[in-house]
Amino acid sequence: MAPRRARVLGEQPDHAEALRRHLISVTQRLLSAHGLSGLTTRSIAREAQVADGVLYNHFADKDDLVVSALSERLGDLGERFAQECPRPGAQDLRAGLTALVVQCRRFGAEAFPLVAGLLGRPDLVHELFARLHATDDAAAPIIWRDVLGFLDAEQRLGALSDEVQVEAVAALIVGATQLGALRDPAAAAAASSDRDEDPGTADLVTVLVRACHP
Amino acid sequence: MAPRRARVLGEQPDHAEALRRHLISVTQRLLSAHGLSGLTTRSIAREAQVADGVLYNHFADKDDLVVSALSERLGDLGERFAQECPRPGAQDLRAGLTALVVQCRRFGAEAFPLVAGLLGRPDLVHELFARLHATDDAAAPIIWRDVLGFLDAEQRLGALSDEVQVEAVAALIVGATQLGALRDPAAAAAASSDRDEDPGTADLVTVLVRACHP
Amino acid sequence: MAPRRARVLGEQPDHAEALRRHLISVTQRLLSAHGLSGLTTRSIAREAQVADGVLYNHFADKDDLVVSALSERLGDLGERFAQECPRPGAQDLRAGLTALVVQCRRFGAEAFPLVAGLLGRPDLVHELFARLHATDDAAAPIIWRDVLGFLDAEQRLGALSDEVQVEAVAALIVGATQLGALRDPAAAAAASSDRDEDPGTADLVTVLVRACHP
Amino acid sequence: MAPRRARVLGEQPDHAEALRRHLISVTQRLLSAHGLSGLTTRSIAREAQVADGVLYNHFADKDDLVVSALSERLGDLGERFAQECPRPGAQDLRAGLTALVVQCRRFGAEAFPLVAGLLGRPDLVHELFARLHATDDAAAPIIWRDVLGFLDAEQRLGALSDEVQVEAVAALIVGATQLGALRDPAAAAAASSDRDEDPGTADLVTVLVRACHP
DNA sequence: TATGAATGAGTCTTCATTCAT
DNA sequence: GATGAATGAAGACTCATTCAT
Repeated sequence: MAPRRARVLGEQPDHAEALRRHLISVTQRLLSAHGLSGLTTRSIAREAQVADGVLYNHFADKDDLVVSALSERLGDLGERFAQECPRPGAQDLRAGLTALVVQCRRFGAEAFPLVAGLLGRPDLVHELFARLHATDDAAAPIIWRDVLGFLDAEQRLGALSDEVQVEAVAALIVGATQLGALRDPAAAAAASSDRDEDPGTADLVTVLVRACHP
Repeated sequence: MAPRRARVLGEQPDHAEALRRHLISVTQRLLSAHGLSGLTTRSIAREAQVADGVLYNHFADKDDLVVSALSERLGDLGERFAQECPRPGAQDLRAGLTALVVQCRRFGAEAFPLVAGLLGRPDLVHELFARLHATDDAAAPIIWRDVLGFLDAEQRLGALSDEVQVEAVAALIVGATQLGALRDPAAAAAASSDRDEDPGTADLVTVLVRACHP
Repeated sequence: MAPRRARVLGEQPDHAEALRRHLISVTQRLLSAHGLSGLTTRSIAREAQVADGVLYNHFADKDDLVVSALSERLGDLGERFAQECPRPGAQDLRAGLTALVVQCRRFGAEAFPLVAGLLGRPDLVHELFARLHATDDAAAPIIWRDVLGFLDAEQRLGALSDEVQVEAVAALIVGATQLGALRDPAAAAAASSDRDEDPGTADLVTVLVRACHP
Repeated sequence: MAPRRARVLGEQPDHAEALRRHLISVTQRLLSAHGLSGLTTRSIAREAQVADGVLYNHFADKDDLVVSALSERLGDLGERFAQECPRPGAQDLRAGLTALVVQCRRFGAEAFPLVAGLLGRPDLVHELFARLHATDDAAAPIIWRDVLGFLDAEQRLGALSDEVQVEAVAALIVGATQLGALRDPAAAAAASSDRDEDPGTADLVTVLVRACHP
């Protein structure tokens, strides 16, 4: 006799994995919609059209599910960031930095709503970081690595002055864009989705170019 | 003739205000230690060595206490920031920016752990901002105003190039320092408390000077 | 495949409904025993030999449970009243009125202890009435409708003088019997349960007959 | 050194008794305005402009104050009822019964809001009755005695048929009027305050006259 | 005796987790 | 494995009562 299967997901191969993904996906949706404080196991189950208890067949507990959902989503966002990151040498410095800033803002706009609620739970933050680094063997967190990589390559190509530390430039770029997302997620989302350059981005890039130009 | 007094606080003038401060102080401590989610009215009462109900003799609500604690602390930190902010024209650009970055880091190191937990509660964030702006009539948030003021003055004095937007520079400075505090409060605290310039700060300033030099 | 079941109720079909009834029954008992003010969610749970939280699996609220308990019980009592009400024309006036008074007393003896405690909570009274009228489409409250109906029919049959307003007679009958229940539930219960006519009832009927005789 | 005196009441002889009366009066007001469930010791103290604790210098506890307030008020209402009760033989039967019904309605309109909330507290009801009967040595409750007295005298005067039991007539009058007050306090108040006879009262009296006429 | 803050048991309610079916 | 009702430990908050002043 085959094990029972959740009704929402029809018959499919690897039902267990499918249900796991389904729960994660629902959790991501609810998390970005109502935040961590509004997330209950019941709301997840109801939204997933699944019994209250299923969660515990696939995750150790609610925290495990939450961290799994976040780490997967952040992983995806990080991956997309890496892909859409400008290629070193493919454009002049201003164009490259502009693309970088736009991508950073986009990432922030999508990632911050998810993570915001977590900041009140130091234990979960810790666990989340551990997971992200476990999957990825790099010591540096998401994005950071790519930004550093880009800047470093540009410096080697001579587009960036040797007098600047790429870590410092990265800190400025990431800091300004992520904090912008925190302070006003809507504006960040708008700025990163528009094709047209928004003025804030342009001003930021102007300063950065001055700083980095050889 | 006078009402009873809480045992923790011995005899002192203005007992009521003293207890209010005591509760606020305890709340600040617990908040930065265990986050907002770990903060219960009972834990506050126990830590304050006071009965469960006292809280409601001095605050409308648990939320009211939390916001009061945060707004008071942030107000103090903001005030200190304003005082210790470098004076425009009193030193060369590098020294001024260095002092600015150091103070920003210090502020971040102390403020972020407190505020972090609030990000999951938009209503409290809103209330907190309202209170901060009620005391202070400026529209701009704490720090931001001072940083902008400093940069603007330096630009008028000719120490900053007219080609850069001070808002963009401010965004870079504040972003890098605050996000640094979020990511590694310990390092930020160390960097800002050490008399000796820490390397991270120096590198950051180097980049900023290049960007701003006329 | 099927969820757990409360221990108090053994195995039975439609466990959910059974537990709901169990809670309602316990609430009715406690309500008439100790009044509304003595009714706590804990006392209900303990008396029902059930966990504190179950209540909220079957009712929105404590108030919801209370109103459900009362409306169900009153509905039942009203139905029984309607059935045992004397039929117009089936007996002479004295016999009819006697039966009416006896039934009214019986109803009062059972209903008043339950409803009494609610009088301090106008909101619950309102909700209770709404529920009773939702089930029943009549605008008039329980009993009243049946008493009026009986008197009206008797008047049409000529057993009641055309000079009396049936509403006034109904007010006298219902008032005297219900207030009697309020003042002395035990006596009312005794009077209505005895087969033998009790003197109070007989005297009441004598007066009513004099008033109504054509 | 003279004992401390509450500020609200200036210096007056028998300060203690004055304060006691003040508290009772405030309690009566709040009770009829917001019911027993909305009555807290704090609200009484605030309304009385007196410290939270004074209550316990004059009453055993909150229940004692409530029962004292109610028993005094009911005593007053009963006294007024007795005074405004029609005098036997001073008018014809219809006029006398009309006056009686009007007064009963008035009493109900004023008394019921006060007592309503108490019905959920059997213990307080019991205590209240005990106090009313302690002051008054009659076994019969307020009003009842007067109604019975009036009817009995009228019967002796030959205005009431000897065939009716005055107790039964009293039960009908009191029942109909008090239950009316319970069901619709506003209407009862209106009916009793208007000089003009309201139709409900007239119909009621018509029936009663038919019943009692010799 | 008045004051009114302190007390803390008790209230309703939520919700992560378990477990019999 | 899926179900979803049962569980019960918290949680925030209220309020009658006490008591040092």
